[in-house]
Amino acid sequence: MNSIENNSPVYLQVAEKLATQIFGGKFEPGVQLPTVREIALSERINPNTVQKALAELERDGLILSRSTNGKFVTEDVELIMQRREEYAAELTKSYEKKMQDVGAEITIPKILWLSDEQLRNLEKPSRVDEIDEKHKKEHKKWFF
Amino acid sequence: MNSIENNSPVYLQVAEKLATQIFGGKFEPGVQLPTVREIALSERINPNTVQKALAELERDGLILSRSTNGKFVTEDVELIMQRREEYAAELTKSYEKKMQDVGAEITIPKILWLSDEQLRNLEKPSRVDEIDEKHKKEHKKWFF
DNA sequence: ATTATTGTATTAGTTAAATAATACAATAAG
DNA sequence: CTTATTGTATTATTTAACTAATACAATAAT
Repeated sequence: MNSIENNSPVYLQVAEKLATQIFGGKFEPGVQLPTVREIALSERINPNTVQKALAELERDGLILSRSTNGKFVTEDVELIMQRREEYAAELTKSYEKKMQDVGAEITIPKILWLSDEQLRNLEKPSRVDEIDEKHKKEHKKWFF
Repeated sequence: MNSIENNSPVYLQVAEKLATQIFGGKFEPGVQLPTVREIALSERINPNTVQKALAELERDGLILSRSTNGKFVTEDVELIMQRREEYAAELTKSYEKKMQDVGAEITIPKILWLSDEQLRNLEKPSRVDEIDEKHKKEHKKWFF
């Protein structure tokens, strides 16, 4: 299984981490990223692995390489927003499918608030499963 | 990045797929699973890889091995439900965190219906982002 | 001009995953 | 009892990811 634990290659994990930081605004458009060697140190991985991760982001247009100067987040705010929306959409689609596949109910996330508009468009549920509280004790490790 | 595309080891992907089928009821409690060799054929992978995947599920208690007879889904319905809830909870937790990290709004999934009880407990949202429809054209490939 | 910083490339070696090819043990079926 | 089916184990090989150790090119800083 792979969805929960991070069993994917390290360079992809790093690429996703950095992309997330760009999407989330930790690295704003135009700013310089930590150097390859700095990232290698902080992530405790080989510089070559960092290079491979950053190559993915550069191929994607999220970062640019100004030779001998460093690597920078793109100034193209629209691109960043676009990529973020695509990424979030894929996350949502993937999440919904997995929950459907296992027959699990998607409960209301605590961080979700609905607009009046959205509330008006809601219909009654046909049936709602009881949440089995006694099945939430020891947190199992999911390797996948 | 790794969340969306499946870059994790094949044996974990197969283990998750089978677990999902057990959770979703495609393989009901007590029924026999396809043989190791059958799964290897249908998944187009090596029998050894299947063996490794099934070992994970057996270690987890979801399946049992009746030697020379085959491998069977556990009769323990409670265990299956428990594992399913844990798995779904982790999926949700992971999904919510990733969406928060990228600063994306969690919109109402189409498959979600709320109970009267849940609706009563809802509060008004402070603000709701407009969905940018023009950013949903070409579906980008997310390697992570 | 010199130096330090940064990205980039190269070569080699290690490790884990996956494949491939068999072999064997247990037992259900005949 | 014999046979076929199934799980399980073993050994070897291949491949991709990762590490390691350097080297070099470009340029900003001095």
